[in-house]
Amino acid sequence: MPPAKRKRRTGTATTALPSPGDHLTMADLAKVAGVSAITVSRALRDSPLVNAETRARVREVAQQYGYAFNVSARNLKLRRSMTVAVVVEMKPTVERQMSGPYPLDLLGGITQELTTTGYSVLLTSLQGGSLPNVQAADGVILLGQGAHEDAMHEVQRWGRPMVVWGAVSRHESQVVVGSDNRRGGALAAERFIALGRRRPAFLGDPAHGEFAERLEGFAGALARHGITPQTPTVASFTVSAGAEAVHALLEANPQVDALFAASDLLAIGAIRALIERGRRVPEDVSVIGYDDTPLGATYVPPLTSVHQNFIDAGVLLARKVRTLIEGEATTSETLPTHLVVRAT
Amino acid sequence: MPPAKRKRRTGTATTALPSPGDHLTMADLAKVAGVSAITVSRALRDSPLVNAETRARVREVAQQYGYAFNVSARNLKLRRSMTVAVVVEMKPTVERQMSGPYPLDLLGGITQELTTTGYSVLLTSLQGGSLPNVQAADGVILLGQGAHEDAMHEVQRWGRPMVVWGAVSRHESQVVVGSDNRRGGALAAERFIALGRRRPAFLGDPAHGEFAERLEGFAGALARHGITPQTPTVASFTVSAGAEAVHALLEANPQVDALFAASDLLAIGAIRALIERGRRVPEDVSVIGYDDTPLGATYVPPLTSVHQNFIDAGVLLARKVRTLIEGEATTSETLPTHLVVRAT
DNA sequence: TTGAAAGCGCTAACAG
DNA sequence: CTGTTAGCGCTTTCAA
Repeated sequence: MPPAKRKRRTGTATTALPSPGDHLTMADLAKVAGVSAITVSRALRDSPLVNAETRARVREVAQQYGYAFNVSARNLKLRRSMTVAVVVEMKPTVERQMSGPYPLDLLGGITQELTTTGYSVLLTSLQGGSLPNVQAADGVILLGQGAHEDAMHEVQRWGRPMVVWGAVSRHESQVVVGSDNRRGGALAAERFIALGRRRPAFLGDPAHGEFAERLEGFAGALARHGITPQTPTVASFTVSAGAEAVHALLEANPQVDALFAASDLLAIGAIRALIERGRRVPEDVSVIGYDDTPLGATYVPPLTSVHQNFIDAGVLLARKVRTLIEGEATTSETLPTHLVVRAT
Repeated sequence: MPPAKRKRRTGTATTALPSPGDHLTMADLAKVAGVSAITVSRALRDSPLVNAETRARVREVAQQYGYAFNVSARNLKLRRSMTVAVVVEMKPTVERQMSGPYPLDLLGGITQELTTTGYSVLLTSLQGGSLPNVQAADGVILLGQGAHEDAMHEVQRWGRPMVVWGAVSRHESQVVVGSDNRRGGALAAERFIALGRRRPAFLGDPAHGEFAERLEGFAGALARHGITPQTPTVASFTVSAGAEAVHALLEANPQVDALFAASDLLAIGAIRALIERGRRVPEDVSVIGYDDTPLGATYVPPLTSVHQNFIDAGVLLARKVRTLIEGEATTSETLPTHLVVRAT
């Protein structure tokens, strides 16, 4: 068979120049621009190897003909996908919901950093069927409230560069980015001390790594003043879980005068329970939340909360996978945290 | 040169079988399983063309050797990427924020539906640099508060199947999925009427298509009772914009007795302003929000709001791009909406 | 500064 | 039911 290249889906003669609207390849552009395919390739990548004039002409032609670069072909050749998979736990149920700015700002930061450096962001929940696509990724970012041990090991098994968002102290062998949960806890403790509170409680399930760190920081700072916080059992992450926990707590410990909740949701539930039991906030009980969500900020009363910058966190996560993908080493990192004092 | 295939990065002889941990291709698996590459290909796709026994053996070998399917190669061959780009407006700033469940639940629904049907979800904000990746997608879903005219036309120019989330009535020529904003507005109006309110106002910038639809439904239902709502100017989407608008409104129209806000954020700002001016909610002024966010639901007082199911919406968006990608036709669709009555 | 040749890993189209 | 052949569109040598 002759090696002649036939044009696809046009009725024009074999040797005709391609016309705009065709499905074009670099070879087609090359023909139009009077150069070779490889020169087109180089020109389109702004390679210094190609004459500035030629480069301009090639780009011009590409533009004019509406050329669309074929990512798959490049990926196949280069043996990399220029893609980072972001694994999020997106339970469709309201239980254990991840609403609020948490994942969205994180995603925003990740996307911003990755897309401006040539990578694609592949969103997945690692449920059925997504495996081949995720496996194709050059790197993986794991989001989600920590309980992702299984996913983590799964990803690790096929040896992809991986970065995790979560509790830094809980995963020695991973590269993890997280907010400075211990410091966040300590900030809450210090504020309670400054306010003269002596009977504080912590709200949150320490089985969750980040919450455990918050409790450590909280209890540690308190210990320096000879105080040990109450730690009632909290079933989940929801507003109602917070309310229930506080009802139970007040039953057993009516004299509690400060509540540090591991999330704003929990804090809001706590305030509701407090008010239902006739406690005033903040006169009788001080409350501090975590995450500094809009929900907390616009609540009545506006919630005092520990702030973390999720967008920066996303950017950092993205940078770290990139570093890993490029074969260099990185380490875990902890992001600064500060207390936003509002009315509670 | 002999056509012999040499093994990559192993020191073993050319003819040796591949060992686990190698970078494997279907040809390698084929050698191990004693079949041809195409049979491996078929077996891995569960093709009925291949003997069940052979299929099982091939899958077994693939599993055992940790074979990773090369998506790029398939995509190149098949001339499709099995990828859908989701274009979100993710401004890193707090202005015009899209927090709340809005985009996340939508993304959740989309991801769920798409990944379980073999597609990947490419997340992008259509800022600099992301174009080649988005162009490679087989289809596009456009999210974001409607103002996306430019992005829409951009996408349309390169002729990709596209589905938009937004105001159905505003884009005749597009396939758009949106909640039934008119009905939502009407529901609010009907409740105000039932409560005996006669001097309602609408809060929201009608330049935003979805808001305009909500106003249409609201004003239409009101008109049947001979009532015309106030429509004060509302600068943006934020809590403080809502508060400012209401302050100005009360200045000019102290006798307002009902407020329908185009979003929960706006509604919360409105309530704040109302209280600052000594109005009681809901005794003096009824307030209804839109979106039924957790923020509104847990607010004090808990906000009455028009609910829309974003997860379902995401699933529907995903189904529609798939339909389009597969060459069939679809139409725009409107999702049901209902009023969640709470305290306001 | 430009080009020719070769091949990345997969699958559709034909045989057998 | 299984295999052979060819080529998707790109880029990395190597040569001019």
